[in-house]
Amino acid sequence: MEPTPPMPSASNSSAYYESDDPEFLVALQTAVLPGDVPEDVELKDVHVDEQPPPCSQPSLKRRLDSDVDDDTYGPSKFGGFGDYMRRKRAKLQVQNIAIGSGVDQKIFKSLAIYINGYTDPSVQVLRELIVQHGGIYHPYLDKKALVTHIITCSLTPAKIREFQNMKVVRPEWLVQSAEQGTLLPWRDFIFKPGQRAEATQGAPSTQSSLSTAPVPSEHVEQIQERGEVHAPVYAAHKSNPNASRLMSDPNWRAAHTSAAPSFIEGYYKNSRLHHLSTWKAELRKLISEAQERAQVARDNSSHSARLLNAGTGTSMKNAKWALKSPSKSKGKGKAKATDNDEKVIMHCDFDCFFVAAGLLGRPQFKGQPSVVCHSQGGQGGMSSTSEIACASYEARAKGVKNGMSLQQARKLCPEIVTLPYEFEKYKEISLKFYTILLTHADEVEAVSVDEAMIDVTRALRDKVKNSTGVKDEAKEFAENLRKEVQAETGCEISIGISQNMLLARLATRRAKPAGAYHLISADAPTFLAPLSISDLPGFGYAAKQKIEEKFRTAILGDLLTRSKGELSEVLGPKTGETLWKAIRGVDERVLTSEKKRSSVSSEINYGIRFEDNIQARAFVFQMAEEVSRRMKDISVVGRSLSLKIMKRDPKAPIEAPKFLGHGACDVFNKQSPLSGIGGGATDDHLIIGDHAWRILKAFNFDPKELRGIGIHIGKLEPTRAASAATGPQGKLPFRFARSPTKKKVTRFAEPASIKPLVDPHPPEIKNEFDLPSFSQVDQDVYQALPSQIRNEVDEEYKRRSVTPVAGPSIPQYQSKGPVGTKAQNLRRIAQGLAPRSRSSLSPQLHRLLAAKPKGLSRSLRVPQEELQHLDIDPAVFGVLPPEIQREQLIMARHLKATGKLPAPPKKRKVLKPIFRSSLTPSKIHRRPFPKANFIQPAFLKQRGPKKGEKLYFSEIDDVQKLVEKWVNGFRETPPKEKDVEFFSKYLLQSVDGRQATDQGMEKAIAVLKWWMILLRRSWSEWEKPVSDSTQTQPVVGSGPRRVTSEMVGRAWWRAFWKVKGAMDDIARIRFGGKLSLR
DNA sequence: ATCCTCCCCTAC
DNA sequence: TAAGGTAGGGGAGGAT
Ligand SMILES: Nc1ccn([C@H]2C[C@H](O)[C@@H](COP(=O)(O)OP(=O)(O)OP(=O)(O)O)O2)c(=O)n1
Ligand SMILES: [Mg+2]
Repeated sequence: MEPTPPMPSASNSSAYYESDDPEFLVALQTAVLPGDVPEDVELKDVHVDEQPPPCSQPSLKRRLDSDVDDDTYGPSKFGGFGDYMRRKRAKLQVQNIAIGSGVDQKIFKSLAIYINGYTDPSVQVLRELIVQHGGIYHPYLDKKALVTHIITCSLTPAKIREFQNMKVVRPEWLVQSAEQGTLLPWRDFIFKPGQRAEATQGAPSTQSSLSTAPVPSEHVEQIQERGEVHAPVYAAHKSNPNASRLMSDPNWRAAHTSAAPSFIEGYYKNSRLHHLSTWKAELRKLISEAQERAQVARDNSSHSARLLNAGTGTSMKNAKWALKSPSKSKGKGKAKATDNDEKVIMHCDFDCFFVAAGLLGRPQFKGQPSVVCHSQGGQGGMSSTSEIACASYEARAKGVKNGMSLQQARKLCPEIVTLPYEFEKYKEISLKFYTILLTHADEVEAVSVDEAMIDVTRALRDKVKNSTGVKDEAKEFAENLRKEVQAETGCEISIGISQNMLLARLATRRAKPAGAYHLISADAPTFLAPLSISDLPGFGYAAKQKIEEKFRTAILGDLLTRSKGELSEVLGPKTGETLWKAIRGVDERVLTSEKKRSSVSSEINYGIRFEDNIQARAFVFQMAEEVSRRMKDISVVGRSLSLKIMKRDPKAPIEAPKFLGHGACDVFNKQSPLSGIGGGATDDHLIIGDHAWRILKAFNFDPKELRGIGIHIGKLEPTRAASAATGPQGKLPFRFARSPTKKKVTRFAEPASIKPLVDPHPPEIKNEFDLPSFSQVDQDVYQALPSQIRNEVDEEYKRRSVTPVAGPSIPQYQSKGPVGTKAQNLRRIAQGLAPRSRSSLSPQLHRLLAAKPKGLSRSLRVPQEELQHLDIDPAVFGVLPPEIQREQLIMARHLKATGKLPAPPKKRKVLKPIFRSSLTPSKIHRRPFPKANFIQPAFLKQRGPKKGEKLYFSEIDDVQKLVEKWVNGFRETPPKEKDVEFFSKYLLQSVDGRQATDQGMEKAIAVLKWWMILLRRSWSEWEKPVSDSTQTQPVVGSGPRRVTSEMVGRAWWRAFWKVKGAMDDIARIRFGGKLSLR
């Protein structure tokens, strides 16, 4: 547990720029060459007309003030080093300059300046200086040819490389020039990477080439001489107009951005990259499991693979293969072919996979240029920023590429056909593909959904034995594979064959389309020589830049003369050696089907638009649920969490050029140890959400500026074997392992975790609803609250965020109430009827979906007016399942008519009161318990029940606050026995007696769990109950009679386990299952 | 040397 | 409308 909140600092932030913005490229291209755009237009050859540059602002002071003020909010700029006095001084300096020198002098008239990184004076100050004196300030370095000078105070090696041919100057050049009213020679202010510079690797040589700065950009000067001026840089980075318009509509925002209640689910359902990543992980797991299970075929003759199950929807999670292997293969892999030590590796890859799959159902588009993207038909016209996942070969011939935006593609190929995504189909095809590979290969390594490496050394040798081995057996083998895949899937694959993975992969290029190519070792040198380093898998843009800078070439043939040491100097020892070998066609990696996962993460950098911290918090907690689900899916718990935040670059427009994209951002990462039970690893969504939110909160960003959020869990361990009898580190959520017949009663002996229960009987409860999500509906409810109450909520948040309790601050969980919880889950179910993408659905849910799909009928149609009359949010209402809609309607109408809540119906889905007013929390303490100052209604209705009425579980939030105050009120002394007893009874209401409901159990568990979290926060070391025999308290030195923290902590935990145990017993009786503590 | 933490980079 | 995710290799630089 981290005692102090993380501080944002410049050292762990970095900028995410979009220097290669394709939209910008296209804009320039069309500006110059309207109509036809040559495929190879190089940006540097393009000049753009422009309006007179914005200069000499009249209102310098005002802008200066406001800009300087802006600084105070930008950790990316000043971060932990933010230093008020320095900025103050800089500001005054500039003001003096403004007064002292003739404002009319345009001494920077010929300058176009980009400011790199953190500078002193700040970028804002310098920008004003530049503009005031007639220069042009470029917030981005899109096109270096447009910039005459770069101002900087420090450079990373990468930047040194990037700027090597540009004029890089210190800020003093501008400041002193302005002071003296004349443009001083820039060469007197050349920036030299200082002693303190981030000179890391090959710094010296790059430094010299940099400081020489020999080649000014003639481009710019020529342009200016011809009277042409710079492109309006801001225009190239202006907001997406579509998005700007739509974002101004609050309803639209609420429905289509991260503020929407089911944003995460909807997003992942449609994200191709998410699918690619998920599938890859799933395939690896499936293959690994299948090989573990592989049985040795008795006859030793045939390999075979059978797909036993294909899973549901787009998920492969429940897929399964049965493998048979000839006697001794069995995935050992060790891969050294016995005879000649030469392996045969094949790289198998579908030809334009998504398009090929899409054309299966649309053969009429075969032969035409087509792409797979979200935007369909004429949608978006020529201005769609929809990304192209896959382009057909006909489209590629026109220059369209995977990853391009649709508008860009339409410029290259106006007649392009768009095909929709069909994720489920991709999955099915892929499984067939892998089934075939598993049948024929010794070893299979999943590269992606459409791509795999196979080792066929042995399979080939066996085959050659009884074959007329004259021709290229490998090629023939591959062609057979191709035919089989084509017959089975209707799609073409191409196969590259060689002796290692590297060469096989490269061979695939030549094999495409729809072919096989065997690259034999003798041909490797010739094959490799003309390739660029970036053609090698694993080497991309950055590696190419570094190599090019050092060796003036990126061609493998030219690099043959370079020693391993030289390459390592540039790329690092391992990468250098890898490259050295790759250049020679050597790759010693061995195919592997097993590797254990070392991290799990969830991250969304699209559509992130919050209006307030309530929304941001809700989102973070939902994301935590997502991560937690993924961890549970693969049975891991983690000890480390890191939060990734993308925050809009202050220079970037509010709305990104790409529709709802993140735009140019600063990126912040902050890690914190995850402390689950007793400080151990966890997969609990509340704990994860708590950690993540605390980090984000500590950054103190304006929520409106957030553009991306990610939660990464590392330091993974296998989840403890479930089931009782294991020690105190179980998972939190309670879960019933029900065995109606066996009645296996497990004494609730082992303490630690509590696991929620699920009784299979009531169908709609057999769920994985774990605990109520404390986050999701927050914003809905919040938005619906009367403004006065809303303010109270805000105040509450504020107060809590600064109230130090057991550490930096104690987070508060918000509850959505039963409707929220249930509605959310039922909504998932309803949506689950359609093919879903999430592989994260619990098996229970899957079963449920299969069991009774018809139970969920069509949505109710209720006039908007009535909803409004009833104070129901139509947006929320609309997405609820019909059952809940009905329920809401009934209750709301009743309330409207009578001013009271209707008697809770008996139906299970209906809210039931589980707290009696006679047990009002205020009795717990001798002093009147502070009453919660706001109430979250149990349903969409905005007003809560009146005082004295039954309390519904939606007020779980109040209960939580109450528990928190209780705990906080007894930090120095142990809790009173009476209070504990009372609280125990209070909780047991929910799980015992006539009023008990499954939902009540869930809620009670939530409260119990919250209690546990609070205790853990202060006294986690005393969590584990001491066994009876060792009940002795460690004697504290000479400690007289003083009440120690340990005593208090142990008392609290004893109380906890007592209550927990009582609930356990009742739960066992009631549900006939055991309450297992994992 | 070897490990750890915090990144960057790469691939689909 | 659109859905810019995600895991792992490895380098830099500090701790051990
Ligand atoms: N930027 C990208 C790249 C790929 N993909 C998806 C769509 C592709 O169809 C699939 C496979 O990618 P490949 O790199 O294998 O490319 P293709 O299969 O489309 O073409 P080919 O393999 O024939 O070159 O991954 C994507 O969504 N976005
Ligand atoms: Mg492919």
